[in-house]
Amino acid sequence: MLKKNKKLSEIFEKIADILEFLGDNPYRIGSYRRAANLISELPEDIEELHREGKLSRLPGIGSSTVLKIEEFLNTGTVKKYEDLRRRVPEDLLELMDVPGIGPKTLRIAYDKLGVRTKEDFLRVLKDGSLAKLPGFGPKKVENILKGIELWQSAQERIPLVEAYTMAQDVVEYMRKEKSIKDISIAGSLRRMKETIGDIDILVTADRKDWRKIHEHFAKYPELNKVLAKGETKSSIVLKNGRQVDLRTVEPKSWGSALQYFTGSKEHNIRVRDIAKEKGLKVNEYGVFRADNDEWLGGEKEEEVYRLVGMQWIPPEIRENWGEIELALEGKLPRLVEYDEIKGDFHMHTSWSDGINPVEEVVDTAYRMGHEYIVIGDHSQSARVANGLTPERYEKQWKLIEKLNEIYNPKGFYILKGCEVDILPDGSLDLPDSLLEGFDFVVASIHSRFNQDNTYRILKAMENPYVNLIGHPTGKAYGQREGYPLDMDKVIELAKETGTALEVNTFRVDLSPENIRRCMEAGVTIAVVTDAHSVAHLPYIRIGVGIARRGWAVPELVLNTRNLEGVREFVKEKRKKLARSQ
DNA sequence: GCCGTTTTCGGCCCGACTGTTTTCAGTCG
Repeated sequence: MLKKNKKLSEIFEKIADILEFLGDNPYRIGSYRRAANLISELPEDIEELHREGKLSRLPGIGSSTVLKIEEFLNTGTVKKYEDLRRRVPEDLLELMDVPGIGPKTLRIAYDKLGVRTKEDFLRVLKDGSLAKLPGFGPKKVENILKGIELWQSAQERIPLVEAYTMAQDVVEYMRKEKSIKDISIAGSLRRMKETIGDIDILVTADRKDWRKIHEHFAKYPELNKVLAKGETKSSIVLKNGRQVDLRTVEPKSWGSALQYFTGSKEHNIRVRDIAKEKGLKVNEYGVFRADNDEWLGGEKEEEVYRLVGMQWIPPEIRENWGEIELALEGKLPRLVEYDEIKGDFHMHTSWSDGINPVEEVVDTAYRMGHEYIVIGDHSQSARVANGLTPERYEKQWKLIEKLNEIYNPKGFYILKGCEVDILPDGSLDLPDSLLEGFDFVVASIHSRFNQDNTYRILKAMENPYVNLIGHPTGKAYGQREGYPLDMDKVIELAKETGTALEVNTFRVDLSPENIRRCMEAGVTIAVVTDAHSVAHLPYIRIGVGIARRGWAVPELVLNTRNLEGVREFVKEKRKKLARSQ
């Protein structure tokens, strides 16, 4: 999927690295990096965009970059990159990703000490020769060594769910310091990006308390080491190797700081650009008049956006991917809200591979305030997951009916559901006669992850009883890439048949890019936890964040419907497909 | 390299921390 985008993005990134090493114009370097970033985040195939002649319309892509993209599509590489890489030690340049090592450091080691490889560099670090150079010293060398250690341990980014949990623990700990007036998660975690580099926490307090707050932060129980500790900024590394940054600002700057530290970088650059055009200056302390530095506001995030002349933009879509233009016109779509979610459509119990009995799952979901849930245990062919036979499902139905007698009077409904396997030929693991008896059916692929599975999903969607396709692309973070899939066809048929596509919280599948395509096509999505433990149920919130990142609007999120609305969704498909058969 | 209801040339977001400095360069976000 989108392999060419990835390859091309890497080439541009490497060109930027090499130019930086060579000391080229920093703005040209920035252009390459922006192009690389943009291309890697594109939801469409770069080749497709080229065919449609839409390349030059992308922000930051000019004529020179278009030529290089064309060259790449024709020849598989870019001559400028091939020429450049011959002039530099590419292996060594990989070290630019290490915190504390930049292009200048590598260049000095290259020029003065003849360093050509990573091993060379490690050697001059350890034998003291780097420390002897002007501008260097023992501390710097020590920091770089620490950076290398960190780089190696945290090569992988943190999955969203994990980062969210870690951040909440830190926030909870920080709240014990009573001088803190307000605290918030910022950075890519607040934007609900699928993976997080490090965790950013922002607090506000009176200036006199700042030192105390940073002292408190540096004593976090899970701490491994303190990287930096100041009055406004501190960084620590946790025992699990993850970095947490803390920033303090004064209450009057809370909004502008939150805006600033939430990013994304591209979004902020654009906002500042627009501010500048209007004679304003935006930084983390507030919005100012550019000519005389008069402070105009910044206590609330909304105020920052208003002063720059736009609607407040939800953090999840701050990527400079069209949101700013819409906000300037006041035409941002209303995204689904976290508290609009009325239920969860996919979870497992101890009847298959979940760890909690139905009763506990039901009770937890009820106490969370859901209006309904779908119990969706695996079907028989999922043998390792203790999948249910038709007979066992019918037994489970009886239990669910009993539980409904208890919970319905309290306004809570348990729907009989299943996660039925889509078999290799695209047929389902359970007969239609049984499927008809479920309130809600999730169908998923659990086998043959290497082949193109488009036909299997299409065939499953044509079944009138299938309401939701589980983890549609088969992606599982850190475990599997996902099978080849023709997403256009899937989206088209989902729309036609009235089948929803799943946004799976833990797998981040669908991705925000694909969610956005669903929204454009008018396809309904359903946010689910796919919980295998009651502890997973509250993470529905993360799933909503992922949906918001995909610009999901409430009308196309099944979870915003009440029970009647969900039943209507099921009924409509059954009626529609019965008619067309 | 990109971009333009001031500009096709001359700008390009901006501040904090660290270490090695005695006024600043490098790195980061």
